[in-house]
Amino acid sequence: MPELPEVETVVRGLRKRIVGWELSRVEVHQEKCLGGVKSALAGLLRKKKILAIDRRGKNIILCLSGGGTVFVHLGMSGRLRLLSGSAPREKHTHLVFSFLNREDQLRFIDPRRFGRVSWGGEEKGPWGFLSRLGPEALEISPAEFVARARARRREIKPLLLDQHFLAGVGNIYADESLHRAGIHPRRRSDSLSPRALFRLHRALQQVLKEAIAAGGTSVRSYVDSKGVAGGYQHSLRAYGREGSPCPACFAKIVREIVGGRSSFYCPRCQRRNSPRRKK
DNA sequence: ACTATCCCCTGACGGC
DNA sequence: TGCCGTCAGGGGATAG
Repeated sequence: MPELPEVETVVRGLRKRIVGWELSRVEVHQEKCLGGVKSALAGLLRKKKILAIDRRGKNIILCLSGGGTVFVHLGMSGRLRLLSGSAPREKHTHLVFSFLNREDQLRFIDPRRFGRVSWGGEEKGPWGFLSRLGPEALEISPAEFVARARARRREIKPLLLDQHFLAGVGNIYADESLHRAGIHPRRRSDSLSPRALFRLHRALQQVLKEAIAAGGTSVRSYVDSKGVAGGYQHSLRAYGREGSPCPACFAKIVREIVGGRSSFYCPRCQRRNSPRRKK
């Protein structure tokens, strides 16, 4: 599933290629990915230029000339691919953006259909729903992270996944950062010492940065805008490794549902009580 | 304020 | 081999 590092990788790839391109046509093959707003999208985008491409949490933001904005959320299985107009349209291609005097098309492909593309017109002002997102995971300061976490009484993992608390973290990087910080996923956020939360903050930002450097994690079918898979799946220490040895202590990684989601952790490094154990 | 549950949707997987 | 049931999973909505 695309989380912050995967979305960032897609954004960087697209930014290098399509900034400055002018939209000429939008084909809608599956209206559901547009949410309620529907097909007005196609007409509104004609002749708009792509001025910039940004990311907020797991959202991709295409900034257009005239102040318009297109938001893309990849959901579970969404991909934005830059492909030649002569390439066959692969299954589950829901939207196709064509550009003036350009061979390549931007295609939104999403088998599971959890992804969404929406349009923010000039009249709606910038961002809108994006303002409800929490601070960016890579930008929040250690002090603010600690303060926000201690102000809540939730299990730490579901809290990390809550986009209103912190934007960009998903299942993979929540598990990886908790493992590195030696924190059990069910620990209550307000029961964690500032010291432990500082550790978690650092682990989280390290993991996210390393994953971006590796081009993201390709579990399931994630690829970037050029179709290239990420490399971070080879560096995962906990996520998806049920029954395999913990890289730190060789205990077997376990899987447990926490907050309704699969969670992988090391029962020895990440004890529920006595956070720090001396030997 | 928080938890639990459902829903969306399809590919993958297990059972027979 | 193939059919069928089950389920994961981000996030929004809803109920408690």
